[in-house]
Amino acid sequence: MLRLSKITDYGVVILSCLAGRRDELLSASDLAGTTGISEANVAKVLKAAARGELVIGQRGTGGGYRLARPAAEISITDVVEAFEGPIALTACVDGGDGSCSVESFCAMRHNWDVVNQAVRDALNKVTLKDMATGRIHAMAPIIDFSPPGPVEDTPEVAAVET
Amino acid sequence: MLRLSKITDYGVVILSCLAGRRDELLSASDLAGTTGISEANVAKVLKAAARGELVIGQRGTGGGYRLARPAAEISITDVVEAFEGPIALTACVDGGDGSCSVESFCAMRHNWDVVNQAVRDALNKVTLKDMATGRIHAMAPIIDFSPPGPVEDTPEVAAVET
DNA sequence: AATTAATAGGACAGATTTAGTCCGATTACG
DNA sequence: CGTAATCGGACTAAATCTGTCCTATTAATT
Repeated sequence: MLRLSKITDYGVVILSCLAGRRDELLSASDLAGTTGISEANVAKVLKAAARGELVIGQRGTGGGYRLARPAAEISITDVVEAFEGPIALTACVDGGDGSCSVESFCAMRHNWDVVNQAVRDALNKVTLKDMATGRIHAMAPIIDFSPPGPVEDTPEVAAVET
Repeated sequence: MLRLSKITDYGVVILSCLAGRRDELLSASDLAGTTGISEANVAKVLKAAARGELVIGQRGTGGGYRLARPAAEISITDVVEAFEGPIALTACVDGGDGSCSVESFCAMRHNWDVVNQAVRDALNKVTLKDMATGRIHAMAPIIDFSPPGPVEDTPEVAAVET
Protein backbone atom coordinates (compact mmCIF):
# COMPACT_ATOMS: atom_id res chain seq x y z
CA MET A 1 0.00 0.00 0.00
CA LEU A 2 2.92 2.25 -0.56
CA ARG A 3 3.24 2.71 3.13
CA LEU A 4 5.61 5.18 4.66
CA SER A 5 7.18 4.17 7.94
CA LYS A 6 5.90 5.95 10.99
CA ILE A 7 9.21 7.64 11.47
CA THR A 8 8.74 9.33 8.11
CA ASP A 9 5.19 10.12 8.97
CA TYR A 10 6.28 11.74 12.20
CA GLY A 11 9.05 13.43 10.29
CA VAL A 12 6.67 15.27 8.01
CA VAL A 13 4.61 16.44 10.96
CA ILE A 14 7.60 17.56 12.96
CA LEU A 15 9.35 19.24 10.10
CA SER A 16 6.15 20.97 9.10
CA CYS A 17 5.94 22.24 12.60
CA LEU A 18 9.45 23.60 12.34
CA ALA A 19 8.54 25.09 9.00
CA GLY A 20 6.16 27.46 10.69
CA ARG A 21 8.85 28.85 12.96
CA ARG A 22 11.78 29.64 10.79
CA ASP A 23 14.85 30.87 12.66
CA GLU A 24 13.55 29.69 15.98
CA LEU A 25 15.37 26.96 17.81
CA LEU A 26 12.90 24.36 19.01
CA SER A 27 14.04 21.56 21.27
CA ALA A 28 12.88 18.01 20.89
CA SER A 29 10.72 18.30 23.97
CA ASP A 30 9.15 21.50 22.69
CA LEU A 31 8.17 19.70 19.53
CA ALA A 32 6.96 16.67 21.46
CA GLY A 33 4.63 18.94 23.35
CA THR A 34 3.35 20.61 20.23
CA THR A 35 2.83 17.50 18.17
CA GLY A 36 1.81 14.98 20.79
CA ILE A 37 4.46 12.56 19.60
CA SER A 38 6.53 10.95 22.34
CA GLU A 39 9.69 12.79 23.17
CA ALA A 40 11.87 9.78 22.44
CA ASN A 41 10.42 9.48 18.98
CA VAL A 42 10.70 13.16 18.27
CA ALA A 43 14.34 12.96 19.25
CA LYS A 44 14.87 9.98 16.99
CA VAL A 45 13.24 11.71 14.08
CA LEU A 46 15.22 14.89 14.54
CA LYS A 47 18.49 13.04 14.80
CA ALA A 48 17.75 11.34 11.52
CA ALA A 49 16.70 14.61 9.98
CA ALA A 50 19.93 16.20 11.12
CA ARG A 51 21.94 13.42 9.56
CA GLY A 52 19.95 13.94 6.39
CA GLU A 53 20.77 17.63 6.50
CA LEU A 54 17.16 18.66 6.65
CA VAL A 55 17.59 20.34 10.02
CA ILE A 56 20.49 21.78 11.92
CA GLY A 57 20.88 20.90 15.56
CA GLN A 58 22.30 23.28 18.08
CA ARG A 59 23.63 21.61 21.19
CA GLY A 60 23.85 22.82 24.70
CA THR A 61 21.65 24.94 26.89
CA GLY A 62 19.03 26.77 24.89
CA GLY A 63 19.78 24.61 21.90
CA GLY A 64 17.34 22.95 19.58
CA TYR A 65 16.66 22.43 15.92
CA ARG A 66 15.82 24.58 12.96
CA LEU A 67 15.33 23.82 9.31
CA ALA A 68 18.50 23.72 7.30
CA ARG A 69 16.82 25.47 4.38
CA PRO A 70 13.70 27.54 3.84
CA ALA A 71 10.58 25.42 4.14
CA ALA A 72 9.64 26.16 0.57
CA GLU A 73 12.84 24.52 -0.59
CA ILE A 74 12.34 21.23 1.22
CA SER A 75 10.10 18.85 -0.65
CA ILE A 76 8.32 15.74 0.50
CA THR A 77 10.70 13.84 -1.73
CA ASP A 78 13.58 15.24 0.31
CA VAL A 79 11.94 14.21 3.53
CA VAL A 80 10.95 10.75 2.40
CA GLU A 81 14.36 10.05 0.93
CA ALA A 82 16.10 11.30 4.05
CA PHE A 83 14.19 8.87 6.21
CA GLU A 84 13.72 5.92 3.91
CA GLY A 85 16.36 6.10 1.26
CA PRO A 86 15.79 6.48 -2.45
CA ILE A 87 12.23 6.29 -3.67
CA ALA A 88 11.72 3.13 -5.64
CA LEU A 89 8.64 1.02 -6.01
CA THR A 90 10.43 -2.18 -6.80
CA ALA A 91 13.56 -3.90 -5.64
CA CYS A 92 14.59 -4.32 -9.23
CA VAL A 93 16.11 -0.90 -9.61
CA ASP A 94 19.40 0.23 -8.21
CA GLY A 95 22.75 -1.20 -9.15
CA GLY A 96 22.40 -3.65 -12.03
CA ASP A 97 23.36 -6.65 -9.97
CA GLY A 98 21.78 -9.93 -10.89
CA SER A 99 19.20 -9.83 -8.16
CA CYS A 100 16.46 -10.12 -10.71
CA SER A 101 16.15 -13.75 -11.58
CA VAL A 102 14.70 -13.19 -14.98
CA GLU A 103 16.78 -10.90 -17.05
CA SER A 104 14.47 -11.25 -20.01
CA PHE A 105 11.69 -9.61 -18.10
CA CYS A 106 13.78 -6.73 -17.07
CA ALA A 107 12.70 -4.70 -19.98
CA MET A 108 10.30 -3.69 -17.26
CA ARG A 109 13.12 -2.16 -15.35
CA HIS A 110 13.14 0.79 -17.63
CA ASN A 111 9.44 1.23 -17.19
CA TRP A 112 9.73 1.00 -13.44
CA ASP A 113 12.41 3.63 -13.51
CA VAL A 114 10.10 6.00 -15.29
CA VAL A 115 7.23 5.24 -12.95
CA ASN A 116 9.48 5.81 -9.98
CA GLN A 117 10.57 9.10 -11.40
CA ALA A 118 6.96 10.14 -11.81
CA VAL A 119 6.22 9.41 -8.19
CA ARG A 120 9.35 11.20 -7.13
CA ASP A 121 8.39 14.22 -9.21
CA ALA A 122 4.90 14.23 -7.80
CA LEU A 123 6.20 14.29 -4.25
CA ASN A 124 8.75 16.83 -5.26
CA LYS A 125 6.09 19.36 -6.06
CA VAL A 126 4.93 19.55 -2.48
CA THR A 127 7.09 21.36 0.02
CA LEU A 128 7.08 21.58 3.79
CA LYS A 129 5.74 25.07 3.41
CA ASP A 130 2.73 23.71 1.57
CA MET A 131 2.19 21.05 4.17
CA ALA A 132 2.45 23.51 7.01
CA THR A 133 0.41 26.37 5.68
CA GLY A 134 -0.86 25.89 2.17
CA ARG A 135 -3.64 23.96 0.72
CA ILE A 136 -2.87 21.93 -2.30
CA HIS A 137 -5.72 22.52 -4.64
CA ALA A 138 -5.40 20.33 -7.67
CA MET A 139 -3.00 18.19 -9.49
CA ALA A 140 -2.68 16.93 -12.96
CA PRO A 141 -0.18 14.15 -12.78
CA ILE A 142 0.41 12.81 -16.21
CA ILE A 143 2.46 9.93 -17.37
CA ASP A 144 2.76 10.05 -21.08
CA PHE A 145 4.03 6.98 -22.78
CA SER A 146 2.84 7.22 -26.33
CA PRO A 147 5.81 5.65 -28.10
CA PRO A 148 7.12 8.07 -30.67
CA GLY A 149 4.12 10.17 -31.53
CA PRO A 150 2.84 13.47 -30.29
CA VAL A 151 1.92 13.95 -26.69
CA GLU A 152 -1.60 13.22 -25.71
CA ASP A 153 -2.69 16.02 -23.48
CA THR A 154 0.25 17.75 -21.93
CA PRO A 155 1.97 20.23 -24.17
CA GLU A 156 5.02 20.52 -22.00
CA VAL A 157 6.61 17.18 -21.44
CA ALA A 158 9.52 16.90 -19.13
CA ALA A 159 11.54 14.16 -20.69
CA VAL A 160 12.57 11.81 -17.97
CA GLU A 161 14.41 9.20 -19.99
CA THR A 162 16.96 7.55 -17.79
CA MET B 1 11.49 3.88 0.32
CA LEU B 2 7.96 3.42 -0.87
CA ARG B 3 8.62 -0.22 -1.20
CA LEU B 4 6.17 -2.60 -2.78
CA SER B 5 6.00 -6.05 -1.28
CA LYS B 6 7.59 -8.82 -3.28
CA ILE B 7 4.23 -10.36 -3.91
CA THR B 8 3.18 -7.23 -5.74
CA ASP B 9 6.46 -7.15 -7.55
CA TYR B 10 5.96 -10.70 -8.69
CA GLY B 11 2.43 -9.82 -9.53
CA VAL B 12 3.41 -7.18 -12.03
CA VAL B 13 5.84 -9.55 -13.70
CA ILE B 14 3.40 -12.40 -13.85
CA LEU B 15 0.48 -10.33 -14.99
CA SER B 16 2.62 -8.66 -17.60
CA CYS B 17 3.50 -12.08 -18.82
CA LEU B 18 -0.16 -12.95 -19.10
CA ALA B 19 -0.74 -9.66 -20.84
CA GLY B 20 1.27 -10.85 -23.80
CA ARG B 21 -0.91 -13.90 -24.29
CA ARG B 22 -4.44 -12.75 -24.20
CA ASP B 23 -7.04 -15.54 -24.45
CA GLU B 24 -4.52 -18.19 -23.65
CA LEU B 25 -4.87 -20.17 -20.47
CA LEU B 26 -1.55 -20.34 -18.71
CA SER B 27 -1.11 -22.52 -15.67
CA ALA B 28 0.81 -21.47 -12.60
CA SER B 29 3.63 -23.84 -13.47
CA ASP B 30 3.80 -22.50 -17.01
CA LEU B 31 4.25 -19.04 -15.62
CA ALA B 32 6.74 -20.22 -13.04
CA GLY B 33 8.82 -21.62 -15.86
CA THR B 34 8.60 -18.46 -17.88
CA THR B 35 9.33 -16.03 -15.11
CA GLY B 36 11.72 -17.98 -12.93
CA ILE B 37 9.60 -17.33 -9.87
CA SER B 38 8.97 -20.37 -7.70
CA GLU B 39 5.82 -22.25 -8.50
CA ALA B 40 4.45 -21.84 -5.00
CA ASN B 41 4.82 -18.11 -5.21
CA VAL B 42 3.36 -17.88 -8.65
CA ALA B 43 0.36 -19.80 -7.38
CA LYS B 44 0.03 -17.50 -4.41
CA VAL B 45 0.18 -14.44 -6.58
CA LEU B 46 -2.37 -15.75 -9.04
CA LYS B 47 -4.77 -16.74 -6.31
CA ALA B 48 -4.60 -13.23 -4.94
CA ALA B 49 -4.99 -11.79 -8.41
CA ALA B 50 -8.06 -13.95 -8.95
CA ARG B 51 -9.57 -12.73 -5.71
CA GLY B 52 -8.86 -9.20 -6.85
CA GLU B 53 -10.58 -9.92 -10.15
CA LEU B 54 -7.53 -9.16 -12.19
CA VAL B 55 -7.39 -12.66 -13.60
CA ILE B 56 -9.86 -15.45 -14.09
CA GLY B 57 -8.89 -18.92 -13.07
CA GLN B 58 -10.10 -21.98 -14.88
CA ARG B 59 -9.93 -25.15 -12.84
CA GLY B 60 -9.40 -28.68 -13.88
CA THR B 61 -7.28 -30.36 -16.49
CA GLY B 62 -6.04 -27.92 -19.06
CA GLY B 63 -7.02 -25.06 -16.84
CA GLY B 64 -5.03 -21.99 -16.02
CA TYR B 65 -5.35 -18.26 -15.79
CA ARG B 66 -6.08 -15.42 -18.14
CA LEU B 67 -6.50 -11.72 -17.61
CA ALA B 68 -9.97 -10.68 -16.61
CA ARG B 69 -9.77 -7.61 -18.83
CA PRO B 70 -7.66 -6.43 -21.75
CA ALA B 71 -4.14 -5.64 -20.63
CA ALA B 72 -4.56 -2.04 -21.69
CA GLU B 73 -7.36 -1.68 -19.19
CA ILE B 74 -5.45 -2.90 -16.16
CA SER B 75 -3.30 -0.24 -14.60
CA ILE B 76 -0.47 -0.51 -12.13
CA THR B 77 -2.79 1.14 -9.66
CA ASP B 78 -5.19 -1.75 -10.09
CA VAL B 79 -2.45 -4.26 -9.53
CA VAL B 80 -0.94 -2.53 -6.55
CA GLU B 81 -4.29 -2.00 -4.89
CA ALA B 82 -5.30 -5.59 -5.51
CA PHE B 83 -2.23 -6.87 -3.73
CA GLU B 84 -1.66 -4.24 -1.11
CA GLY B 85 -4.92 -2.46 -0.54
CA PRO B 86 -5.59 1.22 -1.11
CA ILE B 87 -2.66 3.39 -2.02
CA ALA B 88 -1.91 5.78 0.79
CA LEU B 89 1.36 7.27 1.84
CA THR B 90 0.42 7.88 5.43
CA ALA B 91 -1.50 6.03 8.07
CA CYS B 92 -3.45 9.18 8.73
CA VAL B 93 -5.97 8.66 5.98
CA ASP B 94 -8.80 6.21 5.96
CA GLY B 95 -11.75 6.31 8.29
CA GLY B 96 -11.62 9.44 10.39
CA ASP B 97 -11.03 7.63 13.62
CA GLY B 98 -8.98 9.39 16.23
CA SER B 99 -5.80 7.52 15.44
CA CYS B 100 -4.02 10.78 14.81
CA SER B 101 -2.98 12.10 18.17
CA VAL B 102 -2.84 15.68 17.10
CA GLU B 103 -6.00 16.82 15.49
CA SER B 104 -4.69 20.31 15.03
CA PHE B 105 -2.04 19.06 12.69
CA CYS B 106 -4.44 17.17 10.58
CA ALA B 107 -4.90 20.03 8.27
CA MET B 108 -2.19 18.03 6.63
CA ARG B 109 -4.58 15.24 6.03
CA HIS B 110 -6.11 17.10 3.19
CA ASN B 111 -2.72 17.65 1.65
CA TRP B 112 -1.80 14.01 2.04
CA ASP B 113 -5.01 13.05 0.34
CA VAL B 114 -4.09 15.12 -2.66
CA VAL B 115 -0.57 13.77 -2.74
CA ASN B 116 -1.90 10.26 -2.55
CA GLN B 117 -4.24 10.94 -5.39
CA ALA B 118 -1.37 12.23 -7.47
CA VAL B 119 0.60 9.07 -6.90
CA ARG B 120 -2.43 6.98 -7.67
CA ASP B 121 -3.02 8.88 -10.87
CA ALA B 122 0.59 8.53 -11.89
CA LEU B 123 0.44 4.77 -11.48
CA ASN B 124 -2.90 4.74 -13.17
CA LYS B 125 -1.42 5.97 -16.40
CA VAL B 126 0.67 2.87 -16.84
CA THR B 127 -1.04 -0.32 -17.87
CA LEU B 128 0.01 -3.92 -18.01
CA LYS B 129 0.16 -3.58 -21.75
CA ASP B 130 2.73 -0.84 -21.38
CA MET B 131 4.74 -2.87 -18.94
CA ALA B 132 4.65 -5.92 -21.17
CA THR B 133 5.33 -4.41 -24.53
CA GLY B 134 5.59 -0.66 -24.52
CA ARG B 135 8.24 1.69 -23.52
CA ILE B 136 7.19 4.56 -21.42
CA HIS B 137 8.86 7.54 -22.91
CA ALA B 138 8.23 10.55 -20.79
CA MET B 139 6.10 11.83 -18.06
CA ALA B 140 5.10 15.19 -16.85
CA PRO B 141 3.68 14.64 -13.43
CA ILE B 142 2.49 17.90 -12.04
CA ILE B 143 1.12 18.75 -8.70
CA ASP B 144 -0.29 22.18 -8.85
CA PHE B 145 -1.07 23.84 -5.61
CA SER B 146 -1.21 27.49 -6.40
CA PRO B 147 -4.07 28.50 -4.14
CA PRO B 148 -6.75 30.16 -6.22
CA GLY B 149 -4.96 31.26 -9.34
CA PRO B 150 -4.73 29.80 -12.80
CA VAL B 151 -2.92 26.59 -13.47
CA GLU B 152 0.75 26.75 -14.10
CA ASP B 153 1.49 24.66 -17.11
CA THR B 154 -1.13 22.00 -17.61
CA PRO B 155 -4.26 23.17 -19.37
CA GLU B 156 -6.29 20.18 -18.39
CA VAL B 157 -6.42 19.90 -14.66
CA ALA B 158 -8.17 16.99 -13.12
CA ALA B 159 -9.60 18.50 -10.00
CA VAL B 160 -8.91 16.10 -7.22
CA GLU B 161 -10.48 17.93 -4.35
CA THR B 162 -11.68 15.44 -1.84
C1' DA C 1 -16.46 -44.18 -12.00
C1' DA C 2 -11.71 -43.36 -11.35
C1' DT C 3 -7.81 -40.68 -12.31
C1' DT C 4 -5.39 -36.75 -13.14
C1' DA C 5 -4.46 -31.82 -13.63
C1' DA C 6 -5.41 -27.83 -12.26
C1' DT C 7 -7.23 -23.76 -9.17
C1' DA C 8 -8.93 -22.15 -4.25
C1' DG C 9 -8.24 -21.23 0.40
C1' DG C 10 -5.88 -21.04 4.25
C1' DA C 11 -2.37 -22.37 8.04
C1' DC C 12 2.12 -21.96 9.35
C1' DA C 13 7.15 -21.19 10.90
C1' DG C 14 11.06 -18.48 9.89
C1' DA C 15 13.12 -14.34 8.55
C1' DT C 16 13.10 -9.59 8.14
C1' DT C 17 11.65 -4.98 9.30
C1' DT C 18 9.73 -1.62 12.18
C1' DA C 19 8.69 0.70 16.59
C1' DG C 20 9.74 2.44 20.64
C1' DT C 21 12.85 3.02 24.48
C1' DC C 22 16.99 3.79 26.79
C1' DC C 23 21.85 4.71 27.81
C1' DG C 24 26.18 6.97 27.34
C1' DA C 25 28.96 10.53 24.89
C1' DT C 26 29.44 15.11 23.32
C1' DT C 27 28.73 20.05 23.17
C1' DA C 28 27.60 24.58 24.85
C1' DC C 29 26.04 27.99 28.09
C1' DG C 30 25.99 30.15 32.73
C1' DC D 1 31.44 22.66 37.14
C1' DG D 2 26.73 21.68 36.46
C1' DT D 3 22.92 21.76 33.47
C1' DA D 4 20.52 21.44 29.15
C1' DA D 5 20.56 20.08 25.05
C1' DT D 6 21.99 17.24 20.70
C1' DC D 7 24.28 12.93 18.89
C1' DG D 8 25.05 8.04 18.17
C1' DG D 9 23.95 3.77 18.76
C1' DA D 10 22.23 -0.62 21.18
C1' DC D 11 18.46 -3.13 22.31
C1' DT D 12 13.84 -5.62 22.83
C1' DA D 13 9.28 -6.49 21.50
C1' DA D 14 5.98 -6.34 18.05
C1' DA D 15 4.45 -6.47 13.53
C1' DT D 16 4.92 -7.71 8.91
C1' DC D 17 6.58 -10.28 4.97
C1' DT D 18 8.14 -14.52 2.76
C1' DG D 19 7.94 -18.81 1.31
C1' DT D 20 6.07 -23.38 1.75
C1' DC D 21 2.77 -26.83 2.48
C1' DC D 22 -1.70 -29.13 3.13
C1' DT D 23 -6.32 -29.95 2.00
C1' DA D 24 -10.46 -28.94 -0.59
C1' DT D 25 -12.74 -28.23 -5.05
C1' DT D 26 -13.41 -28.43 -9.98
C1' DA D 27 -13.09 -30.20 -14.64
C1' DA D 28 -11.48 -33.04 -18.40
C1' DT D 29 -9.97 -37.65 -19.79
C1' DT D 30 -9.78 -42.50 -19.78
